[in-house]
Amino acid sequence: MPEIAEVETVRNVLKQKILHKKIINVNILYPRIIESDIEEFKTVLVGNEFNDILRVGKWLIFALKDHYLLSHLRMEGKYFIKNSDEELQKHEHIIISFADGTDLRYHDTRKFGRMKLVLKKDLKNTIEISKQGKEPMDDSLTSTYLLAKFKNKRLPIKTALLDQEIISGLGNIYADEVLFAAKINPLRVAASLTQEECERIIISAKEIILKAIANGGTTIKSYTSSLGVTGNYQNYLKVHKREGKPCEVCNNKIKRIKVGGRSTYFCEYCQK
DNA sequence: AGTGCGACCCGAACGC
DNA sequence: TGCGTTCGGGTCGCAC
Repeated sequence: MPEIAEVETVRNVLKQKILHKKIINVNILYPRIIESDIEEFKTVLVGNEFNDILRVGKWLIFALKDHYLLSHLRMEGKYFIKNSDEELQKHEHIIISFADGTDLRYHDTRKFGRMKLVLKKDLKNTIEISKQGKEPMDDSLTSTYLLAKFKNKRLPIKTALLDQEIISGLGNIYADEVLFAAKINPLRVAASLTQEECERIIISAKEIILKAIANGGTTIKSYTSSLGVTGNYQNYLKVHKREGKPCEVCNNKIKRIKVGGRSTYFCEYCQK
C-alpha cells in the first residue's frame, strides 16, 4: 500500500514525465473515484497542463493553471504512462491523454483511490490537506508535539501512528517498522508514552522514511510500484510480513496480532 | 471529543 | 479441480 515513501517516489517519477504537456482528452471509466463534478473535472483538465506535482502526506497534488488536482492512491492506486493507442487494461479507470500521443492512466484494482479538484487559493483550507499532521521529515515534528497529541489518546500507539492528523504519511508497513526501531510495543496506550519514547519514535520515523524514499519505496504484493519503478525497501523490513521469522536483534519469532483491526507485526521481546 | 466499527472494493488465499 | 468464503487495508461516516 502506498505510504509517504511510495507517494514521494511516484511524484518524483511523474514529474520527469508529464509536466507541461497539453491535455487533450479525459476519459473517466469509473466516475466514483472523482469526488468533483465529472463535467467540471473534464472541462478544467482539457486544454490545461500540469505545471508541477506536490505532495502533502499521502496526497499527490497536481498543479494546473488555477486548480490543484488532489489524488489519493489509498491501497492500490497506481499511475502508468502509456501510448494512447495501447489497449485499455482492466482497472484503468481514469485516462488523461496528452497532445504528444501519450496517456497518464490511473489504475486501481480496489477502486478505493480518490481524486478531486480544488481552486489553488482554497488548498490550505481543503479538509483533506488542512487536517494533515506533521510529516516525519518535518523539523517541527518534535517529541513535545507528539506528547501533546498523544495526551488524550487512550488507543494503542500503533493506531495513533496511523492517525494522519498526528503524523502525516505513515501507513501499516512503516508504523510497524517505526515501533520496532523505537523498541515500543504496538499495544502501549498512546497517552502512556514518555517524552523519551516519543523522541525514539521521531528518530526512527525519520530514518526509516528517508531510507525508504532513497530506495524508491517498498514493493510488496499489494503495491507494485507503477511506471516501471520497483522499490527496494522491502529488503530492509525488520518485522512487517515477517511473522514466525527470527527477530534480527534477539532471534525470537516475530509475532502477528490485530491492533485496531489491522495486521501488526512486532517482536514481543524487543518491544516492551 | 474520543473511540469503535461497518462500508467501500476485488483479488488472493483459504477451506472443503 | 473447482467452488464458495474470508481477508485485507486507508479513510470516512456514523453510533455510542
